[in-house]
Amino acid sequence: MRWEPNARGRLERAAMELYRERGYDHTTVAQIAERAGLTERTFFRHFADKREILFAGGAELQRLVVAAVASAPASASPLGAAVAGIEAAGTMLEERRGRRFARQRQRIIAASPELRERELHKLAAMAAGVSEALRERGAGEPGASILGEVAVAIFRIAFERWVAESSGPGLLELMRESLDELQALTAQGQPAGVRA
Amino acid sequence: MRWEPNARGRLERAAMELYRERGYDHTTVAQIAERAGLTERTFFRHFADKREILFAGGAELQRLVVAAVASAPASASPLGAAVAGIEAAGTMLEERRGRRFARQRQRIIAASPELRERELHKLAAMAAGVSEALRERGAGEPGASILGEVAVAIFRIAFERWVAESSGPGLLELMRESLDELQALTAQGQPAGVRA
DNA sequence: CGGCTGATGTCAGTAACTGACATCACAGTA
DNA sequence: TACTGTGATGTCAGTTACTGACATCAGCCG
Repeated sequence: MRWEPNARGRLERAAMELYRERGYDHTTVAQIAERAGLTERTFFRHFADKREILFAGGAELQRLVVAAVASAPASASPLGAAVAGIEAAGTMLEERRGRRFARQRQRIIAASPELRERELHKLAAMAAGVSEALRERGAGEPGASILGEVAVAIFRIAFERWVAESSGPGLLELMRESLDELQALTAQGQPAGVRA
Repeated sequence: MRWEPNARGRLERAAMELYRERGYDHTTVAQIAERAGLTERTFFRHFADKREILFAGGAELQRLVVAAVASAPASASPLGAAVAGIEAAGTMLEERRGRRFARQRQRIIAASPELRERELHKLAAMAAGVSEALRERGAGEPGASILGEVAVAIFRIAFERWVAESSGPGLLELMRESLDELQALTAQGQPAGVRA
């Protein structure tokens, strides 16, 4: 199979299958490569490490989010622009591969600390991207950093609720719900004894 | 040195030294063990992996934060309780080891993707702890999850600014600043075209 | 003195990753 | 058609993080 096309895709597919069949840590890179009809060395030419193969689409998602933040209407507030970014991500996740795929993938990730760490890293990169895009829209510090983190936190929580069940409200809906909750909970005028 | 006391402490010290001298990835576990007068195997009895030795104090910090959230006055709002948690963490970091130590440590972590991932994992655990503590105070979902994430995001950003320079405003001050910024930026009544 | 316990050492093994170099399919190009 | 360069792949040897099984040693308790 050395010269069959789409080696990278074959590796991704083989990895997903094996991770589902025997779990991430009971799968070796050699096994993935073998199922894809390739060698271990070739695996590492396509993916930096054993984790990365599950996050291949991350860069594209990030570009999408950053582009959405950058192209939000000039009249939009910083929060509005940040939300536009994660809404773009949400839309893509719902349409491109669907909830079913997201669930399987998330089950694999949740089962392995290594993979959870890598996922956090990807989300942190996304937050940094949103923050940077906000800065280019003129937002100052620490506001831009905060909104990047907050937007991604909302995305993350909505996503977790979304994949937790196979039906129910859509990702976008859950994100709006979380956003409303955030605004309610951070509104000024808390009871006495809280702030200075 | 086999029976010298405080093997764990010696390992921690040796690791910090070596990571600073030659960098994290040019340091082997065998070298750390050797400098501490122990063997590689013993290293792994004290620390789960090569990264963990830099995060040994993490569990204690987390307990402190969770305890502070839980013991916030009953009159405090959820946001107030979450903030009390990270303020406790900030106070400890400022007093216990100081900004100097935090800077050195952060420089090491920033230089290695592996270590950054591990740090994100620790912060995520802290967020989960805050969220859980808020739930036990009666907060609902998704509010508790959101506030846990948001509080830790504020902590993180303030911490980054704090270690970025060797003098300037204190951690607590930076946290309050970030919190104010968050409240200003998420306040309702954005300009038209932002929310539905 | 002797046995128990916990911390450490020793050894062998697995698997992730890397660098150096060889090989093969294919595309141009003379 | 033969030649050549290029990019993807294979092969091989090596390093290092980590693990399991078993041996050893210091100190404590009876």
